[in-house]
Amino acid sequence: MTATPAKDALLTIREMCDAYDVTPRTLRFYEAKELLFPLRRGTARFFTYRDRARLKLILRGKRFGFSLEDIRQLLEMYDRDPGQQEAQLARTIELAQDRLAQMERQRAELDEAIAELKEQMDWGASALATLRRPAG
Amino acid sequence: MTATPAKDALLTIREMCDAYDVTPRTLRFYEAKELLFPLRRGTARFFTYRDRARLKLILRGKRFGFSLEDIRQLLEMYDRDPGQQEAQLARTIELAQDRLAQMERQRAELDEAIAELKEQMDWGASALATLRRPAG
DNA sequence: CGTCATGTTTACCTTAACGTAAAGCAACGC
DNA sequence: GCGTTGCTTTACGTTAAGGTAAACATGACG
Repeated sequence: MTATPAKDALLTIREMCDAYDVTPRTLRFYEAKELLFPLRRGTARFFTYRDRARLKLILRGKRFGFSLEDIRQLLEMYDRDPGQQEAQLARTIELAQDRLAQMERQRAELDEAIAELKEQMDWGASALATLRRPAG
Repeated sequence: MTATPAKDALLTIREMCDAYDVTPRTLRFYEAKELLFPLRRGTARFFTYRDRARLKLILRGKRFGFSLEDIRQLLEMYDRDPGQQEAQLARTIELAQDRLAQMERQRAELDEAIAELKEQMDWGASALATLRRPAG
C-alpha cells in the first residue's frame, strides 16, 4: 500500500518523485520557476504537504494544457491574498472557460484533419488496389 | 479571379507567397530543407509547376500534423524512383495510418481533458454560487 | 545616374519544459 | 579514513519551424 503520507510528513525529492511520477529535474525546475517551495535544511529539500497539494494542481493543470506560467499565476493568486476567494475563483473559472474553448476548437480541427486524412487514404487504397490488379 | 497559373508558368517568390499564403522565409526554408527546388536564374528563384504541386502536398501534410522531415521523405521517395508506385503508395498509406492512430489517441486524450475540465468548472461554479449567496 | 521595389545571403533569435553532464558535498557504514 | 549513495549546483543542449535583422544585389524607371 502506497499510503498517502501524513499531512505533516516531509518528503525527500526521491519520495516525491516516486509518489507523483516525476523526475528530480522536474521538481527542481518547478522550484526554480516558483511553483514549489520546499523547505531547505541546509542544501537539502523537503517537500511539505503544501508542495504536494501544489504539485497535484500543477499536474492537473498540465493535463488541461495550461502552461507552467499560467499555473504559477493561478497558484500565486490563491496564496498571496487568501481572502479574495470569490474573485480568484471567478478568475480561475474564466481562464478555464477560455482554455475549454481552445480545446474544443482544437478538437474540431483535429476531427477535420482526421476526416480529410481518411478520405485521402480511401483514395490511395483504391489506387493501390488498382495497381495490384492491373488493367482492372 | 485568381486563376490557376498555366502549367509552364514560372512564379516569383512573391507570386508564390500570395498564391499559397506563406512567407518568403518559409519558401526559402523549404528549399534549404530540400522540399522545393525552384529554378535559380542567377540568384533569383522561379517556382515551377512541380514546386507548386509539392507545396500543396507539403501544406496538406502539415495539416495532418506530419513533420517537414516526414513530408520530405515521402516526396523524395516519390520522385527518386518513379516506377515503384505500388510500394510507395503502400508506404504512404502505412504512414498515414500511423498518423491517424496518433491523431485519434490525441483526440481521445483531449476529450478526457475536456470532460475533466468541465467537471472541475461545475465544481468551481457551484462553489462560486455558494460564496455569492452566503450562508445558503 | 539615382533611387525605388524586390530580391538575396548569412546568421543569430525564439519558445517550453525539461534532459544531461560535470563536479562537488554530506551522511552512512565499516 | 574511505567508499558508496544520494543529493546538490551550474550550465549547456534539445526541438521545430520559421522570425528577424543587416548588408548587399539587381532591374526598372525617370
